[in-house]
Amino acid sequence: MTAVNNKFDHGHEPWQTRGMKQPVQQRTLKTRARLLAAAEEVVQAQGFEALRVDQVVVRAGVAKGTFFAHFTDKDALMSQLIGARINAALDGIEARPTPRDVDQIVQALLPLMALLTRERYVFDVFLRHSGAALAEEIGPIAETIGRFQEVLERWLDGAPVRRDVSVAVLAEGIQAFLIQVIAMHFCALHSDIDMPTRLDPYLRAWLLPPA
Amino acid sequence: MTAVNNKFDHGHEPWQTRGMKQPVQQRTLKTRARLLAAAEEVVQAQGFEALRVDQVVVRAGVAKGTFFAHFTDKDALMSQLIGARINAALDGIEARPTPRDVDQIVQALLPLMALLTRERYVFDVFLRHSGAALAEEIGPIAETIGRFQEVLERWLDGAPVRRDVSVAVLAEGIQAFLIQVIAMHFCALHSDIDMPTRLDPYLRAWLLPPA
DNA sequence: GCTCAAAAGTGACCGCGGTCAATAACAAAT
DNA sequence: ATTTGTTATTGACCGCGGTCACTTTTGAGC
Repeated sequence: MTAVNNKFDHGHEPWQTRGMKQPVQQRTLKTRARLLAAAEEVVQAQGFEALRVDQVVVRAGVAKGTFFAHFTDKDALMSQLIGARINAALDGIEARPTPRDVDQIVQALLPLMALLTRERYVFDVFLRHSGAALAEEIGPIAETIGRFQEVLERWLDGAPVRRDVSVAVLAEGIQAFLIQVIAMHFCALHSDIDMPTRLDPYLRAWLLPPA
Repeated sequence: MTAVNNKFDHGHEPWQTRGMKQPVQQRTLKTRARLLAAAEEVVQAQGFEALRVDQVVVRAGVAKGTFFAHFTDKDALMSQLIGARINAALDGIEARPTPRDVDQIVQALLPLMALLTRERYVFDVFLRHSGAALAEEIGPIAETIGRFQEVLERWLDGAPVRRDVSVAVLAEGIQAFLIQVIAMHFCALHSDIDMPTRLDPYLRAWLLPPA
């Protein structure tokens, strides 16, 4: 289980490099699939925070050590699961018409906010992995952030926003405000206002030139 | 150790409420001081990330249970220690002349950035507590954020920045960008550029009206 | 089929954060 | 000095993430 180390496996390599050494055994794929399915079941039943590796392992019918042969640590599993959900959310977002103004942008971001707001733990994992954890490896969550950036840039390209700043910077700013607003949502003092309402003025001030 | 539960003790109550029930014993203060001193020593020697509760406890000469009678969990201790450092940094920042433009603001923020950049772990703890952890209790770190907000607002009041947005929102935006930039610093892909250089364009775009 | 080296899987074990029933230290009242 | 109710301290214990020396399985070459 070194050739398939998840450090470089983000979940969809056909792995046709059978020339070198030994190929991947089907067993491996099965086991990993079982682990992921088991994890998904647990999350479905009890949420992300309550997930225990032991539980996943027993549901998958493997030993504990096997788990850590497939995922460097529990966070790597979480990154997979949460990354998948973020990707699903982005799919949904991209399937809808391109937002054309600030209001529509805020509306379009709702699914993402809902996802990251559901559990504090999810948001924590997201933050921890948003900066690509440690050098070299880019995890699933970090990938979704790259994708998110691209989506935002595409939106901004065809939207009536300020042009004195590059689209890339504008998009990064949106991400910064999004995170800020979500963090505030978890703050005891500010959890009364709903997030879209809070996000709106930031994006308006950030994207639109002052009158 | 319920009346002095750290949930409500941020480190500097004289606790003159001796009328109700039982007063605080001097023993308590001594023990807490010893724990904090021991923790500080450990951090000094090995950094925040490497700190182990057992080590702190043995250095302080108390039992493990005592630690958790004084701090709800390890993070609470961290919040104290890191909060103290942030406050020290803010003291230094406030002691210097008020920055008058974006460049000076970025410069003034350097100590804070240095603090939060030194250890990834510190930044993680900061993020975790910046939203006041859980309802009701406001921890030391959350307090420093409030203070930081005030400092920023004071700066912006007398600075040549856009006025179409409230000073409060502008200040919160600065915080959002600061966090964004620090997060990027820990990202494998973007760690080559230094932070002031990166922060500058954001703040410029955020604070100054487009030409 | 048989061989054999590499890959996959196992589970006892460890480190560390956190708990709690029991105990000791304290201070006020008698 | 003794009792009494409260507060502070203790340390054995637990849960859970993670490790690793060892066993089992696999499949390419014979």
